[in-house]
Amino acid sequence: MADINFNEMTRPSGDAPAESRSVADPHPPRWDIVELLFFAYRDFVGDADHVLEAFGFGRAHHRVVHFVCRYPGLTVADLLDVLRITKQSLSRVLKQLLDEGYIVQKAGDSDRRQRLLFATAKGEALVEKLARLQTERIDRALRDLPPAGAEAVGKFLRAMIDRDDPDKVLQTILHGASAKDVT
Amino acid sequence: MADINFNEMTRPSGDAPAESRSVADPHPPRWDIVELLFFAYRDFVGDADHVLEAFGFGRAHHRVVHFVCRYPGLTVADLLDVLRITKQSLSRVLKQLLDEGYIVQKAGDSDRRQRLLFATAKGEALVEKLARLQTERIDRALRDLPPAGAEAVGKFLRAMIDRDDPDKVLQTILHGASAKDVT
DNA sequence: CCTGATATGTCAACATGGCTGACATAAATT
DNA sequence: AATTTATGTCAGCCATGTTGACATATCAGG
Repeated sequence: MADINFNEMTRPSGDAPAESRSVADPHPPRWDIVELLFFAYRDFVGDADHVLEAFGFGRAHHRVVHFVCRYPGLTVADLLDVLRITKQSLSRVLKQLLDEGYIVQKAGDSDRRQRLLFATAKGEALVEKLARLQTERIDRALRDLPPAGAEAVGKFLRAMIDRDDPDKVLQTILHGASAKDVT
Repeated sequence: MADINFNEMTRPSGDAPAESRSVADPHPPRWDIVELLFFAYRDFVGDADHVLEAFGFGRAHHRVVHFVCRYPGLTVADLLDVLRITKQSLSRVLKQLLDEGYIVQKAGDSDRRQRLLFATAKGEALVEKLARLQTERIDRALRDLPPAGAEAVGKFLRAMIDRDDPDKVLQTILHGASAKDVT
């Protein structure tokens, strides 16, 4: 098992899978980064998955309770913008989180149609537990980088994100805008 | 719409969601990186999703044809290691890719039970098209970084990946081992 | 005050892509 | 010859995404 037979498994870094190689490709595929992103994200979310299983939750629940915990008072509409899913999909997991006491709702004071969402202590504990796991991995990865390297990672990730039509949460993250700025 | 009311949406960078704050937390949650990874990956895979839709494919198909294209001669077992899914799940999408001529099989020469997988020209074209899209985003994100910054990003991503029990593909990526090394 | 737009909830149906369990076949290994 | 291995396949379940339709409460404007 795991018996190796790397038949024709070749192809080092920068060669396209056979074809157009004319003058000067302005964007030769970054195969390395593309694949590293796949593996890194796979293992990154994998950390949380195991814990979530014990709670009978999935990734969808994690995302919801995470953002509610981090941005208290988020409305349902806000959450839909952030997660980019439909209200029906959200409703399923949100209902469970409400029923099991990880999140509570409160009517908005200026607009009482809105349901402002807040994580309970129970919800915050779960979120922190998961964030702690993921943070360990991040710290491990940043440990061997100089301060400038860690800074570059942050800049890179920020620059990977779509800028057009940023939702409230994304604006906060990208511009570090304190809540008040947009009120 | 997108009407702003940032009610109690506060919480700048480094404060835990209320609780244990005693002496010196060795791993204060890296909320920023955790969330940046979520958004960055969301938009990163989003690029490919639109194109795939036009082909009647999903992300699952992309992953399969991508790795087959990049590592020709991959066996089914290899692919299962890389993707970490079951053979039944793989079989569904792989069959479609075979039927529609994006991938071909060939019996292994040393072990004729194995089905070595290869992307056809059609498959390679699709993979390259998608990689090109993703590369544009990556290039855009790396553009504003100094060379040392780009290097740091690569190191970071590599360090984010689980090292225990790396599959064949991962070994190639991590150690840049040419195929022969493990044959 | 009525009316229309908005924020949310809900029902029903469907698609994708994971999963398990059971079983079949061919080829390698012992 | 018997067993193990690599792969395929059938059947069904689950999580999580989708669309469409419709109900309710509340806000906002004429």
